[in-house]
Amino acid sequence: MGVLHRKESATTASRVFDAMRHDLVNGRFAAGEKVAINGLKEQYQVGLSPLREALNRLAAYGLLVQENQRGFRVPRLDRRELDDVAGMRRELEGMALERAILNGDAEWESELLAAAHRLKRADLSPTKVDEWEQLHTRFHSTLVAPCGSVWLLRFIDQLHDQFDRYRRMAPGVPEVRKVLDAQHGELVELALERDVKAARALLEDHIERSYEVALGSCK
Amino acid sequence: MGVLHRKESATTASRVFDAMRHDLVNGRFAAGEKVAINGLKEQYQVGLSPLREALNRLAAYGLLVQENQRGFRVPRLDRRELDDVAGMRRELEGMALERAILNGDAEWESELLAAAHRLKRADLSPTKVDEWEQLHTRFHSTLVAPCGSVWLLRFIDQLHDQFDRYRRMAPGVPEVRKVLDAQHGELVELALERDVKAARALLEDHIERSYEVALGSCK
DNA sequence: TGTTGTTAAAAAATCGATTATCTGTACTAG
DNA sequence: CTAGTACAGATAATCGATTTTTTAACAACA
Repeated sequence: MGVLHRKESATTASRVFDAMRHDLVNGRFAAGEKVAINGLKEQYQVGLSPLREALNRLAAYGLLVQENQRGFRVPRLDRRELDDVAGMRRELEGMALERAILNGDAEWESELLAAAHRLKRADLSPTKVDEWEQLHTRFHSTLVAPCGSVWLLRFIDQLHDQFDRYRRMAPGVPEVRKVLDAQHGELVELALERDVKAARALLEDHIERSYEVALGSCK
Repeated sequence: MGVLHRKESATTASRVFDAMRHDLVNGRFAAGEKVAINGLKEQYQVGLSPLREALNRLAAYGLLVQENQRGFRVPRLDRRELDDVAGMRRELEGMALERAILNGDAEWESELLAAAHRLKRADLSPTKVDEWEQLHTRFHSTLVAPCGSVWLLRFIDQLHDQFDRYRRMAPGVPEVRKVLDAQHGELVELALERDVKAARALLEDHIERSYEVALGSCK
């Protein structure tokens, strides 16, 4: 067991990046709001340098917009932007799913079943939303994981974060939620059957319905 | 003319970001090399804070890799990575071109012709390579500009930068270069004729041939 | 010989303070 | 009044120095 397990000691800047990414995606900041750097310093209990480094990363990632000499702001929720993000999700995740079904091995099948199961068992009570969200994200990421393209996965993650900003701000629609949850199970079935076409169609429909829910945030 | 023309005064961090992005794409840093922060301070004549902010942005953008507690390095040139980047370029630029041809208006046609012309006239002598590269980038970006998706354009830019790191390190292949140059003109023709399928096929072939040239950098 | 431990030097990350820029408000001239 | 200007307070960006962590060199030991 001589494997050198490098201590994954995060820097302050990395921790702030992760925390703020989470908070931004989950709507803890008002859309369009100007980011008060001094406020954040207290909120996250960090100094200025690592905080600014995190903000710079978030801006390059697309979760903040940076305006030279006048700081950072949270991007607005904009109908056109949501259309764009949802459309790109359809294209890219559809593409990735096709490839994943072609490449995925037995290990993938197991992980996919596991991820779907965990998601199904998780309850969606108000106090545990964050937990559910995490499992949901993990399910979708497992689904496309073996697509074989690091860049495709990277873009998909980025789009997911953008999309979730809208979805998490939108009011829930219980009856659609039920359909969406059922689709997760159906996606797994189709993936295991290696039915590329049907799986892709279903995933695109899944994204389309989520999009309609997310629309509630910027109407 | 009361239009307030906001001075686009860049911050030091932004200027360093732009300069380093250019230098990284054009191979001014050895692949795999560890970035010596103190060296860069002198090289770009800036202080530590703006420099680090620029490095953080570049890492989020994918032109540097960040390893916690041990700084930044220039990503290696890796055959698999190039395959991935080229493959994604084919997919995304193909998609974008189809949409651009459907959406592009007369103004686009003019700009496209202009961009192609400027590129054709530019000479590729060793001293003016940077200039040629800039026109080349601009041509490809004009080609897909009216695709209607901000995110798609963003991803394409990112992939272009990645791809060019490889291509600029590869030895030139004059006879392929001739074919590639000719294809630029043919792309314009097909785009103006609104021949979606043929244009897409040609663009994919164009990328494929460029890829074969770029391969010379990591064999 | 090879492994482990110690420590000095180097490099990265962070802090505290300073400088530059912007923003809003009050004031002035037309 | 209205447009423009000047100033003060607030905010952003940057600097210089400090702290923390890693790297490398070398010695002690099995």
